[in-house]
Amino acid sequence: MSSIPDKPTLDGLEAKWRQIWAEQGTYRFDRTRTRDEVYSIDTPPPTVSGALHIGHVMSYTHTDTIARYQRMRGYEVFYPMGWDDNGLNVERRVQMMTATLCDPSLPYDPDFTPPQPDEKGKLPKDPIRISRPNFVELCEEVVSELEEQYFDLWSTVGLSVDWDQTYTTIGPVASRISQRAFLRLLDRGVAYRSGAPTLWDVDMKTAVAQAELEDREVPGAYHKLEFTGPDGQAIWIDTTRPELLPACVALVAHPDDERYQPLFGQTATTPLFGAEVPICPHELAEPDKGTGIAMICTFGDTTDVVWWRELDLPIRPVVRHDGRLERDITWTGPDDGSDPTWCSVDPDEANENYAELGGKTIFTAQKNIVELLMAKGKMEGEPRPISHPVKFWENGKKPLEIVTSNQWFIRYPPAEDIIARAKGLQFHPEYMRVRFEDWANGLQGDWNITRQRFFGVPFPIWYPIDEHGDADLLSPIAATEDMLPVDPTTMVPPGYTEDQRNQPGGFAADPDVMDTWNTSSMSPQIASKWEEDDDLFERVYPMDLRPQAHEIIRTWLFSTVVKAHELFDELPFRHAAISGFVVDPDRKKLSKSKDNAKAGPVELLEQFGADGIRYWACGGGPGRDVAEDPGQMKIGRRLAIKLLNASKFALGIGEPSDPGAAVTEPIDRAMLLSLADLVDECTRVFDEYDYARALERAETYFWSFTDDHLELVKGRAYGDGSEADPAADSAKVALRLALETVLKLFAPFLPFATEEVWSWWREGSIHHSAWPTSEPLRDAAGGPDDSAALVATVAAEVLTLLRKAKSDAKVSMRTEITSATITDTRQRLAAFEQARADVLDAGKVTSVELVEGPGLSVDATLADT
RNA sequence: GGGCGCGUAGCUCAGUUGGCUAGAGCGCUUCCCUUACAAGGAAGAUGUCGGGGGUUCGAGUCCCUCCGCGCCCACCA
Repeated sequence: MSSIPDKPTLDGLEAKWRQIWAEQGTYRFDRTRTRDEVYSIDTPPPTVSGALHIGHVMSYTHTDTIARYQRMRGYEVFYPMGWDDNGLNVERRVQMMTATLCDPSLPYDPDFTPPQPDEKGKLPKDPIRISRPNFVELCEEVVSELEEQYFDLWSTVGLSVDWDQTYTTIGPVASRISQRAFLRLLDRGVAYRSGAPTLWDVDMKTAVAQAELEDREVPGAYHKLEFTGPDGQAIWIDTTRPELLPACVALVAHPDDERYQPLFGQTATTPLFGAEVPICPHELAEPDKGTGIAMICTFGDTTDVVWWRELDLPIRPVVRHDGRLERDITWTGPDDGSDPTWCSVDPDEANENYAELGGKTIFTAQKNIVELLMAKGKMEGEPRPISHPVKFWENGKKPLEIVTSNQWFIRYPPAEDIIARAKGLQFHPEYMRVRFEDWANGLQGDWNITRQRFFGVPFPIWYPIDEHGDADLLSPIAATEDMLPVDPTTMVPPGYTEDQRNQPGGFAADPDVMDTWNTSSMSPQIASKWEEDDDLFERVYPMDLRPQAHEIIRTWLFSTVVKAHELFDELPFRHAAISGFVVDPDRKKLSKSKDNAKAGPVELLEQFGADGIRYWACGGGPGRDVAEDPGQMKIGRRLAIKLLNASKFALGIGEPSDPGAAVTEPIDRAMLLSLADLVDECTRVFDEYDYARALERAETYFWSFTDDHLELVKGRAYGDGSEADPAADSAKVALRLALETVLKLFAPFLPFATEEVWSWWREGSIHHSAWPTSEPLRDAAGGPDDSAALVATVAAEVLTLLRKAKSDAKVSMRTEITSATITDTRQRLAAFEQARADVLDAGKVTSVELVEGPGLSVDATLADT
């Protein structure tokens, strides 16, 4: 307990209290507590690949208010932090920062040091190729530096995280848990390996999952190609992907389309390549699109995949994993029968044409094939430019291609099962549930969890190599659980020795790593240390709260629910609190690429203080977008300062002469009674995760508390100098009780200012004090009393009019009012009588006359100044 | 194409099951250095509650419809 400062200030409070909280372990999780006494939070592990932005600060603050509220409600809060240092974003950052490139074929170099910047601070232009273990070492270095920065920012913001519980998504614990889950699912056939059409980013050369797709509107062009029908007639096909013509395996039109009905069951011949392809009916073909008949290629888009599967078509793969067209394709005549895949009615012409395409990029191939088509008169007119949506990997630069590839998948349960499971999950706000259900209902195929990358959790898998030296990808050798965590590139499968690696009759490591979401979907289990620390797990799992952004409902939330559904047959948490985005004043989402984030969080925290920023952040209720608004931050800062000053004043008046004095004055009682109502409402809305409303209500109360109540009672509270002064004691007792209550209501939002004030007159941390209840307030006020409320209302209204008289006369508020005539109804005048002394004192009124009338009016005579 | 959310003062937003003359803060205007606070205080002005219908004694609130913005989902040759 310290004394009340003369000049309270917010400056330095963050540094002061974060240090004291750390020293005293204020937010340390007490693991002697049992599950029913614990409130556990599945914190989103931020990706450690750049800088935190103000959007992070906003959403993590929301969670922190919930954590602080639950802590004050008496729960032991399990609030860990995780770092998502796993995955592509980190790889990219490391490539950029160190000018290196991972080449898994290289051996580990123990003496490797990364390239250093020259005098101008520039790194070499051409990246240095390094081994996977070297690359992973670099990743770990970069990541730990960033984690330090993140920790610093979160501490300044005042997150009440227990930093002893911090985890990472690539550390040994997370790797073990992720691999253990994978092995269990593999054992049950839920995880499986399969060759299938795969969404593929040709830049990063990795598979991506459906959840990571996004549409982008890009320019394209329709090309009208001439196919030859069964009777030699022309069939015109509109396509935006003419370069995929060699991969054409069929034509398709709508079954009801009379123009093409006669052709169904017959074949057409492709231009340039002379491949005979069937003409098929399918409902997905749209008669009014293009010419109404489309070519199916393996694979131009996801519709092609559906057609290919449902029409049971052959596959002609032409796009390689590097985004170039396959080089080694030889078309053969119909009679040699050597390879029915590349069968042409005119193999010589087909091969001659294909020579212009093989090995070329998609872009060049398209240019070349258009030239060929035009030269042969197989294209009508020029390409017609259009703008159309194309699927991209959300982090990618080039459109996705679909290639066939062997990948690990997790079999999704039926959508209705997932949706039924999620019925037990409470969404805040509830309308966010629809995004979850839309996604479940729109799933196509299973979850591809394989990424052809380096910095991630590896698959604990090897493949046997036969006597010819070929790996058998469909007979994986799984690690046993006691071996975990496993890196198959350095560890040896059971029953083999290291010298059999990559040898005929030996084994080969699975070269890939798991999708980031496959590991972060285990975050509740990682944070609670599933089968790593059974004692902890029992105390915190399943969790109470999953806070997260709405943009990752389809990835993180969905995959976490699916994993827990499969592995534990239950929900991993009970509540999902969904936060919105920070948007700039034009309502555009803040993003690094657009560079519309005005100032970084560090600058804003410096300028407005953590409490100011937190106030702004909590203005946005669950799910709502919030505009980056320095004005609101400034208001938050003022509120925090006001709290310090009002507290200083209320406490500075001193303690009641009789500590057991009763609250007797109607104004004091009314103040406590309305505060009791406020407490009930704040508690109710907080229980519904509506922190924003709790703050808004508390703030509204606080303004009238300082503007009216404090002004009205301060004269009386100072006392008349006599030793026993029940009227002064009434004010003091009520003020102290109200102050304690208001501080607690603000504590989740303004942890620094409230803790500071608390330290002036109370022991311990306010953040471990009990959340207020309304009964003690009502008891202190002597029970409910509507007439007291009227006294307070009339007093405030009269005071406002007295002030107005001075304001209109443009004189100081200190100016004396020599006489005032107050007109009002009989009932309200009676109420006024009970606050008469307070009002006259606050308004500096010497004499007053009361006149009965229809409504309130005040006529004041001012002293000469 | 389907769905969700939003639209209230110049700005950011409250407005709970329909109920007095629609609120707060910022900004603005006028004033006040007052012994909690000038990083402050007092008072004031500012609204066809997106448009149009309807239900009702009564609609910002409920229903229909239209407009605008944002987002999610969708098999987008």
